[in-house]
Amino acid sequence: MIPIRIDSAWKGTSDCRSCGIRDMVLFADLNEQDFSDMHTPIDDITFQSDAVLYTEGQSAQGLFTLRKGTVKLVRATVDGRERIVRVLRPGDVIGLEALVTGRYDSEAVAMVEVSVCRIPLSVIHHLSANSPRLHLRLMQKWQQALKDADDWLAELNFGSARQRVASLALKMRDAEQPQFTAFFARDDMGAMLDLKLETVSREISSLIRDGALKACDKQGRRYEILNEKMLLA
Amino acid sequence: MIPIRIDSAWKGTSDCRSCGIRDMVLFADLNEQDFSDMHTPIDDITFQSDAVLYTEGQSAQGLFTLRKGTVKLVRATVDGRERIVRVLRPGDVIGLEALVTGRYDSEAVAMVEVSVCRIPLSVIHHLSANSPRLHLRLMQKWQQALKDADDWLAELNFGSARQRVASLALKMRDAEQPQFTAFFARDDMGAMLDLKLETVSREISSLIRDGALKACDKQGRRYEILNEKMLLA
DNA sequence: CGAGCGCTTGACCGGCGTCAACACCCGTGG
DNA sequence: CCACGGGTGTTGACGCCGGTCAAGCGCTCG
Repeated sequence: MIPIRIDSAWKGTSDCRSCGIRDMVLFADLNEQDFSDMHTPIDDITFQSDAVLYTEGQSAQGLFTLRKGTVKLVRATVDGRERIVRVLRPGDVIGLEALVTGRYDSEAVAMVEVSVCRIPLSVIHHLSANSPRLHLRLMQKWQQALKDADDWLAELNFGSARQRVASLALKMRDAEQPQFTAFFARDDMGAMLDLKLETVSREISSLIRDGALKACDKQGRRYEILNEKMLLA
Repeated sequence: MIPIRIDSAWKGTSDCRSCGIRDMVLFADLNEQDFSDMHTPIDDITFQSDAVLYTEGQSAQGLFTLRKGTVKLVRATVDGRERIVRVLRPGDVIGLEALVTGRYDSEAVAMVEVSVCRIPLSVIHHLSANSPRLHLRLMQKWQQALKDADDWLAELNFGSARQRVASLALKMRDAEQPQFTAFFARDDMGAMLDLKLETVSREISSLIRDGALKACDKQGRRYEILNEKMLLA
């Protein structure tokens, strides 16, 4: 049985066959045979904002598929500060590395209220040996994670403060409504871009003054993109 | 047949069974059955310094195992500059992403004279479906690549110029003689650390003045680590 | 021996970090 | 309903780190 944390809640076991986002996830291509080979239940869990899914170096029993919300992967640096190495979105797998090492390489923290399903390592190990369909999906998830990591480095952590904030705005565009983009707490954004929170705030204000962005709420989380070209430059 | 580039040379086909670094590579655990299932030859190729193994977006016929030397993975940024996202060392796989997408996500460039073996995608596809031994190794290579990418971001691209140069010195320590470390051309180091080459040069000089490093050659490539604690701080 | 390339060093300036004050939102409790 | 307080975002002043431009040096190779 998994330990239910104070800040997480078990919502029952999933029926993956009828998963709403099944086409995005690891189990997309599984057939009836694969599902019937699965003897351990997949748990459906929610975490509230700022809850820790796991910590750096913790030994792992399973991995997670993110169904709703965003999760940040955090690493401690040598000098004790925090560095956000990536932000995961629905459909992404959280803690893939546990499949190989049995441990998590970073800390995973919910950035908003988050819904995940937890897949025991044993299920993946069994299926990946017996189902070429899962095997293929698994490789796709590895590839996506590696590409995300490289993109994060090449696009977000390069150039002036203004360039970095603009790149983040473009990366965090809403999938359905691409004229809108989602920001985070200013210190989180700083930890993503290697900037101080004051600098982040200043650059956002500057982009608004220049007519590239417009604030949609009072909390500084949602913005409208008015001038995409200005953000690309 | 693979196109032999001007700056590369075909050195024959490999007999993987007797590979000198076999315990490090993808084929480490293959058995006689696996090898006899392999109907396409593995080519042994050398590239001279600065040769391009493949370019960003190029369609891929195979992937490479690095046997000797170092290879940089380079991406073009939006503003046209170059960013080095990672440096690969012997035992690493070059171009893993091609397995999934059939294209390379970045450009791979030899930093010194390099020896690789080229494995056709068809061989991997066939074996990974039929050999759980390769499947496991493949996952380990994915995991290592992802960890390297995250490390690169969290350790090398964070903090002051001095911290970055010091972190690079520690990361590039010689495996056999850990008191020595290998640097690169100053503009390459700049593209790795997001610093200008003048700043890199200044910080190295400063670390030498402070007694943390000592130059071993006149070209600025090999240094001795005199004070490890100073580099960690 | 000279040309050229890469590394180093210097002077100067601008961008970002630091410290601080202030504004605003929101939850709490009177 | 309003007063209060903490948390978070914004803005300002100032100093330093690192970028820019330029000169000089020392290899290496023709």
